[in-house]
Amino acid sequence: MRGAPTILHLDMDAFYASVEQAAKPSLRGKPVVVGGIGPRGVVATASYEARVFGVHSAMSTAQARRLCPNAAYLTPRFSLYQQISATVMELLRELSPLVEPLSLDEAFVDLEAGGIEPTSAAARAVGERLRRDIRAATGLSGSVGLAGAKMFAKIASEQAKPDGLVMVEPGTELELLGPMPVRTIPGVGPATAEVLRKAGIHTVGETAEAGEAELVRLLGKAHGAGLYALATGHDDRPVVAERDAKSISVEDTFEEDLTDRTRVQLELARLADRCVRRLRAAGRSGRTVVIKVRRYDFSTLTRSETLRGPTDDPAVVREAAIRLLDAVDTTAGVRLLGVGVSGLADYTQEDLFAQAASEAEAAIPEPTEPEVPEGAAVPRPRRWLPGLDVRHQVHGAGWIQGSGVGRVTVRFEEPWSEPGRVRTFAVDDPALEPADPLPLIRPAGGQPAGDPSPDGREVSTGRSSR
DNA sequence: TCTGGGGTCCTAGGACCC
DNA sequence: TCTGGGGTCCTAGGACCC
Repeated sequence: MRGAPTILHLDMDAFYASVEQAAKPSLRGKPVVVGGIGPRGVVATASYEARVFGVHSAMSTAQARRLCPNAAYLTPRFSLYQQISATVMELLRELSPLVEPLSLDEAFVDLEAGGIEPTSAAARAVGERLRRDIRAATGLSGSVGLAGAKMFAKIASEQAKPDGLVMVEPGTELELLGPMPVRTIPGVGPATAEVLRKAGIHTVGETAEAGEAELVRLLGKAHGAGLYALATGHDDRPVVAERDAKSISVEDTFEEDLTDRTRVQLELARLADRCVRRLRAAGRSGRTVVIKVRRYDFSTLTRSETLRGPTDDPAVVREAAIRLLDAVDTTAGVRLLGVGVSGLADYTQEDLFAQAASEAEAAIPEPTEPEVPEGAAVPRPRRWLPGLDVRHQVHGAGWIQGSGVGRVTVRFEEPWSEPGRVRTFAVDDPALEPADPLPLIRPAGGQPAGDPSPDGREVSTGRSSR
């Protein structure tokens, strides 16, 4: 615990939903829900206007629609969120070399390591300036917590929401923490809270009073001792920058359960390839292949196999995955499949034969799996997912508001325009095409909007002011 | 029309080795 | 020849976080 509040925690407010409101003027001040759109989708982020109706993260989208039918339901645009996150993280790195991102919208910063004077006044000034800089660079608001330890900085930013700054003065931590519910402490989820509740423990203060021995008895060694330390205000965890990933995985939930064994194998092979593409993009290889199967009844199992050495060979991962699937009964229906690789190394170090084979493979051909037998003849219809960017030859930049029965509805507006109007087209209208996201802040002086897209698609230029 | 996707860390049992 | 004890690796599952 530090004597000055020099650990900063930044948490962007309703991040995905706020990005969408910044990008889509017609949605500002309105309920917005970002998440899975399909029948099995869940809410990733709800705007504050939607939260009023009881909509929150991790809720099924179907339930959200019941609670708040008039919200805009949008599919996430992760590449845009990543871009904006990178801008924000860059601002944090200007404060200190010690920045620990926790997700796209959240990070710890060690201000002391950045040479900022270790006083409450200096820390507060840095936090307020950061919030202004974030708003100027992105148009978005973030909340800041400042304290002498990570846990209190995080609790403070939570209290600061939305669009605020809260500082916990060193020495006042326990009086703040004592009356709070146990769930306030990071690491205490539903299961732990239930164990504690049965033992008559509801608040952080009661947790501390229970004593370390009792908590270890209830929760096990690591969890019990860790919880006791946090509940009594002991948190010396350092801010750690640059943590290497320990595993890489991909998974898909299917709109309808898969029962056909061949289809299950095909999907698993696709997932293995996707996983390896990400592995290679990260310049890593891995030694343990894991598959995950969630069945019709939501029961979930994993099977894993450790190879003799690390690999980034798609054929090796695919074959291991299929082999692991052999031991799993899927006849009653599969809801989700996943493939992961752990035991990551920085390079491939296989036996010479496998290494040669993997080099021969060089780049993975995009679709390594055989063509889908049936349905392959029919070209897949373009999916106009709500929220995604489009461009129309006549009407310019817009986004999908909805689609169905052969029609697609587009709202034509840009982040810096007035709310725009809606037009409807046939889904196969040749004048309408997918587009890359526009930046939230209008680029200065006739710069082309947005970066060149990674897939090499032409970036929309020549956009004139309106 | 219940329950995503990407991670981390911990526990516990068995194999295996010394 | 009636049963050790510690350490490490592997596998499976579960809690938790955003």
